[in-house]
Amino acid sequence: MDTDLKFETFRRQFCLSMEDLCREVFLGNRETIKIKKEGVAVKNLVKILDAALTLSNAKGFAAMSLRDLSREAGLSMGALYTYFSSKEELLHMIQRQSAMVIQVLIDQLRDIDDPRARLRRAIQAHLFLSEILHQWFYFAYMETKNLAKEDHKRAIESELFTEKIITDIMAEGRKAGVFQEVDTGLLGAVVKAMLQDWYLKRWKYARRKVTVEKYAEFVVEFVEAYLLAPQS
Amino acid sequence: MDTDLKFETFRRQFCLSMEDLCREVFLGNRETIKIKKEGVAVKNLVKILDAALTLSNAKGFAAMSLRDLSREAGLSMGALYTYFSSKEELLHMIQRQSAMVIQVLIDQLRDIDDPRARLRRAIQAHLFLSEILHQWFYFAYMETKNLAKEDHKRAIESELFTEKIITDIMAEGRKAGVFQEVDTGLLGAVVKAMLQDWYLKRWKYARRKVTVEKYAEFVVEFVEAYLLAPQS
DNA sequence: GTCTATATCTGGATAGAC
DNA sequence: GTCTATCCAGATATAGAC
Repeated sequence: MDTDLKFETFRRQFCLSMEDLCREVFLGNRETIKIKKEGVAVKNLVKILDAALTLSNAKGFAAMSLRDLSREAGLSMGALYTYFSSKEELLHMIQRQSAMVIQVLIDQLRDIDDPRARLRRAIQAHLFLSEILHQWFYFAYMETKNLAKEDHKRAIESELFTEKIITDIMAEGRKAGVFQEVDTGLLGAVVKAMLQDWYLKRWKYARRKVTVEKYAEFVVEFVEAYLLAPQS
Repeated sequence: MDTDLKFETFRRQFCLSMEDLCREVFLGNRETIKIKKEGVAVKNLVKILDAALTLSNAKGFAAMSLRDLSREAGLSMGALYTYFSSKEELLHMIQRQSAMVIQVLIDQLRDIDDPRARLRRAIQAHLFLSEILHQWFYFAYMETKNLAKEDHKRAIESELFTEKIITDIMAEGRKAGVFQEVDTGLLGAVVKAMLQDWYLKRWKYARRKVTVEKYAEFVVEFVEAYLLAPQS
C-alpha cells in the first residue's frame, strides 16, 4: 500500500472549498440564522466569512469593525445581523467550523500501521489541510485568546489533541522498536510548532518559493533523523 | 573556554528588569513624554507598560481600552496622556523597545568560534532572553499586524535577522566540515519556529514543568542530530 | 504632575421602510 | 431578505482645576 500523499490528490479528495464550509456553517446554525433558503444563505455566508477572515487576519478580529465587514462583504449592516446576532457570535461560528475540520486528520490515519508511514502521513495531512484552509487555521490560532471561556477551552484541547496524535505515533514506534526512545512530550510540542509555522508565516515561505510538499518532506526528514539516530 | 550558558548567570549578566527597560523607554522618548523628572517618569512607566503588556497579552492590544489600562496601572486617563499622545504611540513605544533587545543576542556570540558552540549559544541566548522578557516577545509577535507600515517592516526584518544569525552559523559549520550539508533556509526557519514556541505557548510548557534550560537542551540535541547525522 | 469632568466620535446593535 | 436611518454605550482624547 502506498502511504505517501500528494498535495493535489489530498485536495481533490475533500470538500473543503469556501462554499462547502459555508454550507456546513449554515446547517450547523439553522436556529440562529434568520435566512431560511439554503441557496441564498450559503451565497451570503461565503461573502461574509470570506470578508471576515480576510479582514481579521489582516488586522485582528477586534480591530475589524462591522462597518468594514459590511463594506468588504457587500452587504448592509442590517443584512449581516440576519446571519449572526452579535459580533461575538460571528467569532464563535468561525471558531467552531475551524475545530470541526480536525476530524479529517484522524480519518487520514486509518488503515496505516507502520509507525514511520503513520508519522509521515500525520505530518503531511496536517500541513496539506492547513494549506487549503490557511485562513481558518490562522484565524483560529490568532484569535484564541479572544474566545469566550468555553470556546477557549475547546481550542486548547484541540491543540493538545492533535499533538497527542503525533506523540502516540512516536510511542508506538518506540514500542515496535523502529524509533529511538525520546522525550515524546517535547518532540511532539516542537513538531506541532513546526506544523503551525507553515500557516503562521506564509509570507516567509511564499517569498522563498517553498511548496507545502517540500516543507512536509523536510519536516519528516528532520524528525526522522532524530527518531532513527543511534542513541547519543 | 566554557561556552555553555546557565540561565541564572545569563539573567544576572543583563539589566533587563522592568525598571531598566522603562528607563530606556524614558530616555528614548524624552521629547514626547511630558514628565521631565526621571524618577517619577520611570516609576509610572513601569506601572503603565506592565499593565499594558498584561492586558494586551491577555486580550489583545486593540481590545484593551485605555480605561482598562488606567485602572490596571492605577493612573488616571489624564496622567496616561502625559506619557504618550495616542494609543498608537503607546504601541509604537512598546514595539520599539522589544526590537532593541535583539542586540543582546549578537553580543552573546562574540568570542565564540566553534560552530557547534555558536549554534548552542545562539539557541540558549534566544530562549533565555525570551524567558526573561516573555511579555515583550509575546506582544511583539502577536501585535505585529497592528503596527503602522514602518514598524511592521522593521518587525519582519528583525525576524529575518535573527533567523539569519542561525543560518549563518549552519553555513559556517558546513564550510568547516563539522555539519552536514542541509537546506539552511528551511532548517533556520523551523528552528526559529521552535524558539518562538517557547514564549507563544508558555501555558503548555509551564503545565508540563519544562524549564527553559531543559527546552534549550532539547532543541540543541534535536538540531544537532540532523546536522551531524550521516547523509541520508 | 495628577486628577476630574467633559467634548467628540466610533462602532455595535436595532427599528421599520421597502 | 435587504436596506437606510438611528440609537446609544463606550472609546479616545482634552481642558482646566488643584
